[in-house]
Amino acid sequence: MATHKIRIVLADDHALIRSGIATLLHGSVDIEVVGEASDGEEAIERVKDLHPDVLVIDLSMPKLSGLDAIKIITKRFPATRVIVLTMHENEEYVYQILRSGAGGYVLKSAGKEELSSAIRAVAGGEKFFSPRVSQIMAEGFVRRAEGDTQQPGVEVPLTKREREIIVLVSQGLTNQQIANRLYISPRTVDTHRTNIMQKLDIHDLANLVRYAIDHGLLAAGDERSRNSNL
Amino acid sequence: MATHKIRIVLADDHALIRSGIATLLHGSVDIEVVGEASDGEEAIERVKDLHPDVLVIDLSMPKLSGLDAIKIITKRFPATRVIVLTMHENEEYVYQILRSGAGGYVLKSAGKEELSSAIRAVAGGEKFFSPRVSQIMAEGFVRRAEGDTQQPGVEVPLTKREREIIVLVSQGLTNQQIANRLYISPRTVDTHRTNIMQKLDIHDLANLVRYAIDHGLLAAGDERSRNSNL
DNA sequence: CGTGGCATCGGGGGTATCCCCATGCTCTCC
DNA sequence: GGAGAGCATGGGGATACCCCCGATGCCACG
Repeated sequence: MATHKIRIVLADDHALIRSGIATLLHGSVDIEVVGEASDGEEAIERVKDLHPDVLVIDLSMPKLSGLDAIKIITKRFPATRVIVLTMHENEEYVYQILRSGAGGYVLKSAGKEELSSAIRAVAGGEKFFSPRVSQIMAEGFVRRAEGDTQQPGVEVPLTKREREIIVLVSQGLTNQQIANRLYISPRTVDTHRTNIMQKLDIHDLANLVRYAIDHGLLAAGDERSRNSNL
Repeated sequence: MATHKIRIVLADDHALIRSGIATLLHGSVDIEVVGEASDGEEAIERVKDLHPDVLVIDLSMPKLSGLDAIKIITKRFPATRVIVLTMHENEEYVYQILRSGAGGYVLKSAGKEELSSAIRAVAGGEKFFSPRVSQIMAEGFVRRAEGDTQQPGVEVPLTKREREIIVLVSQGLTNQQIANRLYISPRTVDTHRTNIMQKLDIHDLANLVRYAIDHGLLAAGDERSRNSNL
């Protein structure tokens, strides 16, 4: 029969989900789960040690985010293909993933055969995307082609500094506080802020915060800075 | 020896997760998954038709939310015990669930044996909570006991009007816009806003938005009012 | 070597927030 | 009937936001 099974590493921060997927894949005779990880750093460790054929990884994970982990892995371990397994089906995520070097994008709302199909395809060097993801890609592609060449649909045009600013702003810090923390002038912070809003076509703080949360720049729950600022 | 297997209905909006958990439970000889559902309404249908011993249900689901579905089921089908399976481990959720009549609360970060243990316990009429959930309950209980009797830990002390205001504020509307929508004075909106912040000990808009999202008053993604110019 | 993107500053001004104060009105509950 | 909660209505003022205009360096890219 097959020369050898496709070797998989599973990365998801929820143990129960991990076990479930692993058990599910266990039913496929040509697929073998050889390792698991509960965060991005661990995922990189497993890939480094086990050199699996495919890494199936969730995006939202503690410590190192899934996205950053993917970038590192596709760069340092190109032999290991990466499949993203996530519940997010917005254009923003799809775009980020496509750029990260992942070979597949499977939604958690997919059927159980879809994941194994994806694994086989990606292990063979092909790409695989859930139908819904393909649709999102197509829409973005079309809009990019006919509409604005400059505004490729979903692109996050924010610079590093701007992302830094938007996070701090969304945490409730004032321009002055941010300036103190970054050792720059409050006016500079204000300029960044203005540029961000202009780029994103958002014109109030509330929607800026929602954007930040929605795009994974910030979690809603973690450490709301009530009043404390050191 | 068992008279019959414990009959389960699984409700989760992600098919892959559902399959995974189902396959996982399939390994337990005394547990049998007899039905699945992908949203709250479907969950109620399955329970009505199949009368399972236990319903394992996720909170975040389309159409009818998991929480509302639980309330209906525990009321109309008291013979079916309910276990909540979710990734959320904040006090707010725990509090809501406890009030809804659920018999168990298992985190997705739990081990695979934990879920089957929970199912067996709940099927036997007992309660079951993940350790982390128990800890959250304990903390809330203690704080309630020694601290404010009036402020029961997690309770949202906001009035209906205030919740109405916080949602609109978090959507990015100005006091003036909210006033127009509710047919009241902008100054009144401002007062509500002030009262909300005072109650929650939050003193800036950013953290107010995060609070709203974190407590389910508002989803981060839905319909950001970008007053788009298309 | 010019061009563009990025980050750093600034003036000025209109608007909105955030917080202190107080008044009245309608409910419910005891 | 009085007490309290919830809701609404206001004044005034300090602060911060949001946006317009401008500018200077730095660095990469072709």
